Amino acid sequence: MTSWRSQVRSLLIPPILLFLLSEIRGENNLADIRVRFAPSPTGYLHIGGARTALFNWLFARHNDGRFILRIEDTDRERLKEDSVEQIISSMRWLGLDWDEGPDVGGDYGPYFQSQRLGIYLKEIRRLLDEDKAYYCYCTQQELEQRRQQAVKEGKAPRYDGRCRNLTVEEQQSLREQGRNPVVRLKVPTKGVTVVEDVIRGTVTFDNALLDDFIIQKSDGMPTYNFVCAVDDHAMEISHVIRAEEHLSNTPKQLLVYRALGYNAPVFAHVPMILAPDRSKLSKRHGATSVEEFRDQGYLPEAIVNYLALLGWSPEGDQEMISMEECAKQFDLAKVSKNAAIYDTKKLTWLNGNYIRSIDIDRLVDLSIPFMRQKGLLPEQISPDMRDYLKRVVAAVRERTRTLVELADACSYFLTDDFEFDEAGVKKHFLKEGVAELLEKGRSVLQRLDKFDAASTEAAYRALIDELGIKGADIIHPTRLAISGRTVGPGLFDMMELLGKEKTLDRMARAIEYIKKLA
RNA sequence: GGCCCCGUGGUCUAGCGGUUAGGACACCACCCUUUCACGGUGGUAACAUGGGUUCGAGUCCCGUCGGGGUCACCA
Repeated sequence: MTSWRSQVRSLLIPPILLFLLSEIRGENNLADIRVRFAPSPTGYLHIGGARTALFNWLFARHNDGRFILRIEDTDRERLKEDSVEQIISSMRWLGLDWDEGPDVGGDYGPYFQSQRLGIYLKEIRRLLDEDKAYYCYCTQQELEQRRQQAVKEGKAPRYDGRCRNLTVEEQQSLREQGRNPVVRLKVPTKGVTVVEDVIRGTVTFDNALLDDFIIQKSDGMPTYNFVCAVDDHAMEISHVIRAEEHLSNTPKQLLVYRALGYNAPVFAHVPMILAPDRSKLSKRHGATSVEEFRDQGYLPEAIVNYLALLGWSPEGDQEMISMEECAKQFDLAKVSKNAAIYDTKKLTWLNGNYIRSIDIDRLVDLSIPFMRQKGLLPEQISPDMRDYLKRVVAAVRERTRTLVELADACSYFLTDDFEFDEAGVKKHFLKEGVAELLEKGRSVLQRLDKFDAASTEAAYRALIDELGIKGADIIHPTRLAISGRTVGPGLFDMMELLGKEKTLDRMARAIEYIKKLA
């Protein structure tokens, strides 16, 4: 929109009026909060990116602003197939919806940088014409050589600016050698560039340490630090909220802003998320992508909750907090400065809390794919089956922390095909007289008409009294007999869920098994 | 290596000159209990370090050390 707006302006409005107009409007009207998440499609959305996206989202929602998704795909070499789709689906899954972006559109599009080339080229042309940028004919090999030389001499590997003042003739002859030039920005050699960062405060960079960096590659593609500034301006981004690794890029972008005559947005560099070994997140650290966490049975609300707590904290001692509540409370100034190491343990704890507290029907829906994966479910789920699943899930949710664990905890309710837990066999089946005990238990159960938890428990308690044994003496072996496990829901709840027939069958089977053990 | 950022228990954090340094995860113990969880109670455990400033410093300043980031025709 800025592009057409400025085009229209420059066509129709005399310069003096234009000046007044921009004064009145203010390029940086803070009343219009616009933030963006700008991933490059080189892979999955990892939790660091997700957290950056989340903070942008929270800030936008808190301020009733707009959240924009922009795809930074100017490097076609590193572009990965399906990556955009992956990122989009991960964000949607987490509930991070955007107001403008690919697939939803918006007034400031296109939202793929690869489709915005015209805008960049125009601005590069302008800088060239205004003598704020110049062509550089040095080849990559030459630059690499000089860089290595500098490093060897212990000097900073900076571009020496040798092409800054080439004459037309010199340029002509270099072109005739078949050299494709890059475009470099003329960076002031003196003074400082100051970044005002909401999170970090005032950060000062010495211009002398910067070099004339490349804004357009020899293949004609503009570079990141350039397009980023151009787009943030063109899309009227008010606040740039991104990871701290970009802090040292910021002076470069500020220089682009200055050269182009733009007003700068407000910057906020959020701390990085580090792997448990304190290094930058990568695949070798195991699950780091949102998709992997999803596949491990984590709920989106747990991940969002966890990520929000990493580097930010709500009022009071609240740990469980919804996205909406986060948005209500979110404040950039309260974002921590130090990098955080992510710890799956707390995520898992949160996830367990959510598994226990979300709506049961939703929990069933969420766990069905995980049960399917274990081959526990038929193609079609009948209403009766669904009802049964609901009761099973309700019984086991208390003691599971991920959907994978949940599906596992459901398994013996859905299949007769299970082994007896090895340690459990040693502990409960090898005891003297267990088979007989189970026989007795089985026969009192067999006489029951009603087979709900209360009835089976009453029957068992009567037997326990009669035999003068401890409840645990028969309860543990029975549990192992009907579930194959030593842990799980209350025994009588299990019986009720399984029903009389299965309970008795499994007990009979266990009795046979025990007899063979002897 | 230069530049930049950061430094409260193992981990995430609260703290914004005067606190017995609070909470959460994890860990340990006990209680509840048919198991496992949940829940409850209690516990172990931190201001990196050395100088300043101040009546008084986790909080402010400087040095040191440690960690991270960045120095590309990647983003």
